[in-house]
Amino acid sequence: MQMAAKNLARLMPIGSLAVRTGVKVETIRYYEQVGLLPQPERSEGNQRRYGRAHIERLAFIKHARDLGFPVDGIRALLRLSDNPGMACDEAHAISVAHLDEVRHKITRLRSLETELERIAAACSGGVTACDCKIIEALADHSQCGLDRH
Amino acid sequence: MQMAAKNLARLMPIGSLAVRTGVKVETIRYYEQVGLLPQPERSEGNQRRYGRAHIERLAFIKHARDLGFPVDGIRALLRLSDNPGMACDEAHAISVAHLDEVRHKITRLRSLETELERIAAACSGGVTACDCKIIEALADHSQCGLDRH
DNA sequence: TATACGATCTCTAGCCACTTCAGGTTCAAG
DNA sequence: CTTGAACCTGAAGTGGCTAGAGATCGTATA
Repeated sequence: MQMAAKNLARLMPIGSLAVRTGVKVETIRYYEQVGLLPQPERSEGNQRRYGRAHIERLAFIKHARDLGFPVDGIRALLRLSDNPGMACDEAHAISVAHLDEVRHKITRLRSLETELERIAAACSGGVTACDCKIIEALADHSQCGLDRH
Repeated sequence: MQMAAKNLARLMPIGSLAVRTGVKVETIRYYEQVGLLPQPERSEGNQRRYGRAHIERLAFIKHARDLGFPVDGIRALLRLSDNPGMACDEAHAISVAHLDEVRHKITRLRSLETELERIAAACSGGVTACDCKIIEALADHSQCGLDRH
């Protein structure tokens, strides 16, 4: 009884966890719901109480999300970190796959940038001379260098 | 009667429009539903029949979507192209805003790339030596150069 | 002309990763 | 003891589609 109360005493409610990790309260509850975070202890009034392990796990999740890992990927990484040994190859594969994806996105966004520059330049502000090239340029796919037609 | 039938005759069903523009049938219907495409004529059996104007409008939409314009932005551009004159400034503003966003994304993805490279390199495949740095790296936010903590 | 079969129809639900809302309960400070 | 912020659950909404069920349409062939 005393022990339980003591333990509970050094646990924090969800709002403090949110402030500490920079993850919104609703998002934390969502992560619990989809199984990224284990169900925490509860106060007598049924409120969530979190400890050190939760902070660390949530920090891990946040970092990975900031890096753009999809939730499934994070789930996999968490599974690996839970039972260590044999984990490395798989973790490496996940990271490399994700890196590939990021590079793909960069490549694609670069060509978008080029074409948007072209389109925006087509009418760079002159009120009189413009009639309006931007809309023409968007209507005409033939001039652009985009791959996915 | 005759005229109506004749007009209908040179219109195409949704599947042909899909093939011509590279936009899926379901997506075309969706665009109609959200007001990007006007409601087309219908056959006697209630099937959609599209003409030239629809092809052009859909091509415009597809091109803009390929460029990553959000649907709301496209709606605005379409409104502009519908009533010409005075449109240019606004169209230019929309394009430039989108270009800014694309550049932001590129910048952000570049730093992700750098950090993912670091993380992936932390354990580049050696089975013996690894124990596993990837998960450590992900757990530790302090080493990374990402801005949004 | 009958039939078969692909194309189309509407409506609904699902996807991701949350966010927002409504309507209620708990906790801690004064 | 009262107040008011923090917390609770469950459901619905977001964007931009995608997928499925189950019915109807249109047309090429027998």
